[in-house]
Amino acid sequence: MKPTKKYGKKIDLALSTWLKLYRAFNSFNKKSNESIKTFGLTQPQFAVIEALGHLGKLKVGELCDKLMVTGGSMTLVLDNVTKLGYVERIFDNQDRRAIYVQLTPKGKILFDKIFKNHAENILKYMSVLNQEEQILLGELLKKLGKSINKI
Amino acid sequence: MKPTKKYGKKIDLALSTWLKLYRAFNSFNKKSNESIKTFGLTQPQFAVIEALGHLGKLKVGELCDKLMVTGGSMTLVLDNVTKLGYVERIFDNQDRRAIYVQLTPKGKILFDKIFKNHAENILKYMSVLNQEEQILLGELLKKLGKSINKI
DNA sequence: AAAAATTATTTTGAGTTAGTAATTATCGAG
DNA sequence: CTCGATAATTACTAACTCAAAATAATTTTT
Repeated sequence: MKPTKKYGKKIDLALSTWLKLYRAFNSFNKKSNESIKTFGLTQPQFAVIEALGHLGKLKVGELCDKLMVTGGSMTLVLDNVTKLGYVERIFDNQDRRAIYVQLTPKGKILFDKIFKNHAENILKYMSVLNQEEQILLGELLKKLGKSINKI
Repeated sequence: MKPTKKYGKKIDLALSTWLKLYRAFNSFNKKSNESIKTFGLTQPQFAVIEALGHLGKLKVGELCDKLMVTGGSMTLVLDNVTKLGYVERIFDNQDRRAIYVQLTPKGKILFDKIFKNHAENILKYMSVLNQEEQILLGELLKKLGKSINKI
């Protein structure tokens, strides 16, 4: 990841900026994973619970799209969080092919606990930047993220 | 990930900034994975080749530290990239417990090709921001990344 | 110099995730 | 009502993860 060779000024600046993005993300993500583990969850399991916590009832296929995994993988992850008692499948009478997935009461409690913790951590980490800096950073990142998706 | 609930202004700003960081990183990472796949590599395999390409000969343990995985995982990943012919283990006469790992000529060729491609992509994606914006973004991210590591 | 502790890596075992392809069940259009 | 598309599961293969035990070499202690 470290750009030791010189590829030209513009490329070097781009690489170095990407490296900082990578590191900032990774440092945060590592911290995030620590708390996920203490709740006895894996990353994909956490991602499912987070998505359902924020977005409510979703179809299996919608979850696949959100989390960008195939159906075969999702079925297994759902089986695992279902075994843990956090999630349940409910059947749709409108379209009996579809299966909705939602948090159980136990799952909701976990989500609130995890996400509260998560939010507090984010605030703690973000607080090295003042509000103007956060807004500026957000704008730059948004511009960047959007452009990548267009390519 | 989407902060639908209100937790207070400061937390909301922090969450929304983190969300943008997450999305920008993820969009890029997704693109990055696409090219990794076209070279027939997995992410951990790519990470090994990238580390060796940039840093040269490393001990197995040093690689573990860099990539933050345990020795057991690393042994398997190294076995796989060795089978592919990109990496070789070499033994150290100073300390015969230690094993160094380095790219083979075939591995070096692959690295150059991958990293050139990688660098070009990064430049392409970063170019929506002008140089001043990239520098500013880099500074904010660096400040952020550093602070997290201290916690 | 022998014994004990530490270091470096591999081996083993159990579990999760990922993708692909085939299968089952349902839906919707003609 | 049948055919093609859609939704999810099942079955299979492969890779990665960690933890704990095993092996081997080095360093420290006595």
